[in-house]
Amino acid sequence: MRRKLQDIFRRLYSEFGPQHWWPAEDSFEVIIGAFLTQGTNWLNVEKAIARLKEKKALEPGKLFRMSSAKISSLIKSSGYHNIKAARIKEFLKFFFEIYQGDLGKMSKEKMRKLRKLLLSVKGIGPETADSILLYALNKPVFVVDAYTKRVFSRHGLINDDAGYAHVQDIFMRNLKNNAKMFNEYHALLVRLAKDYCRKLDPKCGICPLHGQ
DNA sequence: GACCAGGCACATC
DNA sequence: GATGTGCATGGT
Repeated sequence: MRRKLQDIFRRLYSEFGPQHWWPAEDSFEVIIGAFLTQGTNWLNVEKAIARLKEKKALEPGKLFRMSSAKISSLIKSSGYHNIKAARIKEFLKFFFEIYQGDLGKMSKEKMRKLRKLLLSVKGIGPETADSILLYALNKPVFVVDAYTKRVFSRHGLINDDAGYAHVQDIFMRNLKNNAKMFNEYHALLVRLAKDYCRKLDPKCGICPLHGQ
């Protein structure tokens, strides 16, 4: 499995090159994006992010003081906006209570402990927690999402009903414990899924992983 | 107009 | 512990 994972990475990297993830201007934008993208097309998330920026609301203190109803109206385009506004508020409450709204402070927390704390916040599940850890705070943890599972199950590397922790283990046991690597690998899988695996059979011969 | 998209919590069996 | 359901908008 180790060789296979390394080979897949090499193929994807030579096909697509570096992906420069997460697509955001700063860490706080990554965190908000991680909530907004739950069960939602990224295009709709971008609109919501743009709206927040337009209102200069994409800043911890500003959002913390804003009502859920107001946040909800600004992020409407991302879908599930009422629930997402509540989730963002839950996170901000936690963020200000424990770390005074300071990303530097939160980042100093041990990864294992921070992951547990994040998962205890209502609205943060494994993918959102890991996206925050890896893409906002540069912690070495592998993010598993629908794209990751789709690519790997279609290429016969996991069962399509494999759980989050199991898939994450496959990556984390077999790759160097390196945030940059986890970042690039996951981003490349998303790129592949968006370009090929959504509509094409992996055995078509066009997909760069053909033969895996 | 149907179907889908980078989850999560909660109810029910 | 597995399975089902609500949450909702905008693109294809």
